[in-house]
Amino acid sequence: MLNNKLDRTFAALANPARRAMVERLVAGPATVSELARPLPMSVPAVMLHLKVLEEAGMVESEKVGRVRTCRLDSAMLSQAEIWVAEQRAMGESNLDRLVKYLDETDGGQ
Amino acid sequence: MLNNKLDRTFAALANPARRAMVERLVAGPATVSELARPLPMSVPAVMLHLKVLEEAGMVESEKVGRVRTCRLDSAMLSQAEIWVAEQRAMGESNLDRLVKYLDETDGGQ
DNA sequence: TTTATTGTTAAGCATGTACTTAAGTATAAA
DNA sequence: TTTATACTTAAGTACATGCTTAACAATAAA
Repeated sequence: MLNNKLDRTFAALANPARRAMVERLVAGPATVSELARPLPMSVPAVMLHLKVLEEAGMVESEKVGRVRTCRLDSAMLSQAEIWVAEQRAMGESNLDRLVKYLDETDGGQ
Repeated sequence: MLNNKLDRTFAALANPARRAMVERLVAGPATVSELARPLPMSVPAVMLHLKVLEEAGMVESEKVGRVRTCRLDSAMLSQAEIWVAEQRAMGESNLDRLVKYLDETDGGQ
């Protein structure tokens, strides 16, 4: 499982701790401890979440001295957004056509 | 885990079989066998994926006779789209500000 | 009324996820 | 040079996910 890039991206977003980390990182880079501080879990647990985000290509990090600084890469976020937007748009336009058809043919009355 | 609605939505989308089912359903309703036919797995496995999509509120289904017909509900897809779009937009505007700042201050040169 | 179709349930198995605590390493501050 | 900080690794636990096959139920077609 999780071969596909979209698999990894959506799986990464399917967790509230990881979404919180993304929500923090959209405001700018942060260290591991800054990411961990608001989260109700240990630092090693945050490291695992960070690894998931990095493997999904959504976050990059670099260690300088003893501090690892993480920053968002929004490219995969864009890919996910495009996929969802396309499906939603097609689903809704299909529904619109159905509603219009029912209106025109007095369907269901 | 998976308390949050977004958790379930993103988790549902994190699987290629389930995304394929959604991609089929945006074109209109389909039966369980129609959803299963193109997928490289057994019908019981497809039923499990269908259950995940239903529990995420993305698909509704109704059984008439021996046939269960499934249709997409795009509301949760919209919720997911909004979250992703917001984060991506904020991430990019933040990056834009950084680039602009570096340009103006001759940063990094 | 036999038979085929459509779906459902149950049991089992392998792997992945989401943490924990404990014990390290490397760096920087006192 | 001792000590605190920031992260990392390892080991272990509990539960969830993604399938499988086999057996079954309900309905429709022959």
